[in-house]
Amino acid sequence: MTHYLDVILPIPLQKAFTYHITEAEADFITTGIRVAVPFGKSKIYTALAYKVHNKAPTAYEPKTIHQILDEKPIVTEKQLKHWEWIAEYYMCSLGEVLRAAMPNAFILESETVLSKNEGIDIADTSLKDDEFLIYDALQYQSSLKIEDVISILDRKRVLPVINSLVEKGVLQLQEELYEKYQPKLVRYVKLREEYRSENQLQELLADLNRAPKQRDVIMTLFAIETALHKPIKVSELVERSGASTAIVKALIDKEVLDEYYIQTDRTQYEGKEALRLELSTEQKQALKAIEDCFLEKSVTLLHGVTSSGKTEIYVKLIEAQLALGKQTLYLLPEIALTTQLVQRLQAYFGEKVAVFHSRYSGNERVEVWRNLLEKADKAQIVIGARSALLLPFSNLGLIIVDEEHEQSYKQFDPAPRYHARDAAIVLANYHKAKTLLGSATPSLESYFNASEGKYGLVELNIRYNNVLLPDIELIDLADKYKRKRMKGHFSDRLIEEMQEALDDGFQIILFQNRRGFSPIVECLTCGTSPQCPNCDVSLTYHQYRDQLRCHYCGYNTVMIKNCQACGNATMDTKGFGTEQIESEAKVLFPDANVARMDLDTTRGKFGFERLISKFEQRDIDILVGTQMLTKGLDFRFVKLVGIMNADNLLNFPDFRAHERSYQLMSQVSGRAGRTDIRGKVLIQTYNPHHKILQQVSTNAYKEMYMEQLNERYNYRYPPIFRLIRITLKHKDYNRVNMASDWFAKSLRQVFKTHVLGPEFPPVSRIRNRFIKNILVKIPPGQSLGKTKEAIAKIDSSFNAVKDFRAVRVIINVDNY
DNA sequence: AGCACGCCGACT
DNA sequence: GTCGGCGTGCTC
Repeated sequence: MTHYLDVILPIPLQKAFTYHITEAEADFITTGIRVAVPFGKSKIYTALAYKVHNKAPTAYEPKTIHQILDEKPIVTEKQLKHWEWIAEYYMCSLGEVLRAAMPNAFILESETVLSKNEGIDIADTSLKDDEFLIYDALQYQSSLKIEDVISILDRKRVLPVINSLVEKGVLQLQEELYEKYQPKLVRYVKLREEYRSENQLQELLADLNRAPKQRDVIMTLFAIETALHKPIKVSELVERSGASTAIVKALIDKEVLDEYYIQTDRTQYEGKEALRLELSTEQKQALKAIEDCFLEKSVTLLHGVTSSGKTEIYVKLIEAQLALGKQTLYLLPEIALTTQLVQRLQAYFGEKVAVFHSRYSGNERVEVWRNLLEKADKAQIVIGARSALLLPFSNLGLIIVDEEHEQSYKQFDPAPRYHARDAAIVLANYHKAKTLLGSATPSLESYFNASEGKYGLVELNIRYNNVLLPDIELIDLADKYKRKRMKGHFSDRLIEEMQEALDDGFQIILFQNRRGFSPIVECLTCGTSPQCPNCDVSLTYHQYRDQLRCHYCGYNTVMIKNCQACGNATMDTKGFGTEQIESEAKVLFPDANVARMDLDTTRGKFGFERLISKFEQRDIDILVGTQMLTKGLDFRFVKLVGIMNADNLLNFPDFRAHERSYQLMSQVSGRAGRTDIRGKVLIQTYNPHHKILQQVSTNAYKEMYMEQLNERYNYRYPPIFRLIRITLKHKDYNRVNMASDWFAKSLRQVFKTHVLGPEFPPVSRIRNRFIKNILVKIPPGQSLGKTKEAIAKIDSSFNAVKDFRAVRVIINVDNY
């Protein structure tokens, strides 16, 4: 019988690819094993074995696989099932999910390598100059990569030359596979066998009398060995004996010591003793309520005000899972921003906690993956950002989605455009596990599901230790400006409160929801503001480098002095951002340490951590920042929070602007007063009577919820209606228009009035490509599956039109 | 997504 | 004339 293998390739193609395999391979290969397969003209790709079968493809002759890469599956059945769900629900290919899920280091790539054909006498053949250069290079190097050839010849088009050389028989091509995962090896040493007995050791020590440092090293080694009975790292030996590595090396060279290597994990936790914790009465009640909810519902929403001690409840729930021998996945919106929480969990659970996030290197991710696969003790608790959802869990008992309202749970740019909270619930169901959603300001969808009885709901309204919620005061900017009570962007009230907080030795957080010094630069003479040449946006002024930058494509130039339209030197900076607040604060409070936290100052792997620890250690008195400040940071000495301008949040053109504003402001406010002193929050606004601001100041979540839900109902938005957004991109303006009109028209034939657009988004051109959006609204009761089927059908007829094919179509399910 | 192939402007 | 630009089509 002939055997075939369907594989998943990490590419955005819907099709399955089938290869021919031998009987023996068919016996060996199971779903979830990696195989290397030839793909396209010459490349070798890493694919995942999907299905072994006997159905011969009809339209083509399948190729044979190149190599089997694993002994056992590296992807579990449930994991794959979950990936399939994601691909189907979010309308992308399984290959795209695979690519998002797999650590890069798992995906081997082939590289073309050229080597010399032995026994060829080039006297027979006539080589051109270029050809000779390569031939000559191969006299010194046994092999060359394409990249090397490019640099030898100093041009890009090298294939014709190489092909000609192959034809002439001078060289041959091979595809080489590279394993990208590099295990981390730690160097150990041990005493050679022959010095192991007492006598020989004495003799050795006597010999080394004239080399006292080497003698010390041996003595130390001996001491560690007898005391600890464990392998001895070179680094440890060096440290304990006070010798240098050179001395250890000398002993190895003398063949007194043997060196050897042991593979270790990069992510090691140097354990402290596990902490115990006591829950408050309220926390105990909440915990009990959650457990009760889980008896009948698989999802529970924990709505607990900021600082109510949700983390301790999570810890108790995780403990219970550990006792059952089950795994827990703890999802966070942005893991890199929450080192504090990771540390706390590690303090409770030691090395049972594995961390997984996008700032990890490929190697580190492979290690977490492998630990999970081997069901290692280390990986009982995984704490990670959304991509941790795609890991090979085998025995999940609980998924915690912390700060479930955070929009960063939704992936936007490359497919799969999945929402981690929603995908988590599905994953939990596959494992018959429970999902706990936690937030101080739940998303409307989740609260809606809880109110409808789909989820359990547990409320925790009291802060831990009965700390009072902060006192929130609204400041009318219009009035303050009119009465000249403003200094720059600071009202007199804000300055007073800041002074008081500083005098009492407390810290202050100032929130400004905009990056850069001032978003817009405008000419006072003609009103023109410099635009990005690639995108439909004004450039933003950044003071620290005196630059104009585009936030969409990264374009930047030096700040221009003269207007490009009228030539006058009357360029003025308008609006304000974190940089300007920072510099104004420095002027107002010259004795205070002012720092700024935004994308610019937290760049680099540890930029964020550095700033946080400086703030924790109270080296910073006033911290000015953007959204980042809201991410669950627990600063104990913050008494005052100032929201510089609430209006640019409220006026954001999005159906969730109000919900988001409420969440953001409540979260920022929650940073104030986490110990026994009551915190203070000042919100500066031109609309102090705005409902959302009133609700924020009175902590009226439910009122906000009811009101917003009503609006969603009236305007047909989620959670009542569902949304699918279709985005079309192309660099030709007219073509996007035609294509999107066609698409929308086709959609309207099926969905009638539930199609909005096509419309240009606020930023209608990014990286030189025009963008148009179409929105499909799905009323309650309409089948989501059928809707997607119809959209997919329209998409495929769209791609059949020659003129439209070049237009990129992006389908985003639940684009919120 | 890559990556080849194929057809047009800017230089050795 | 060639080199490299990018538009188009295919990958088992």
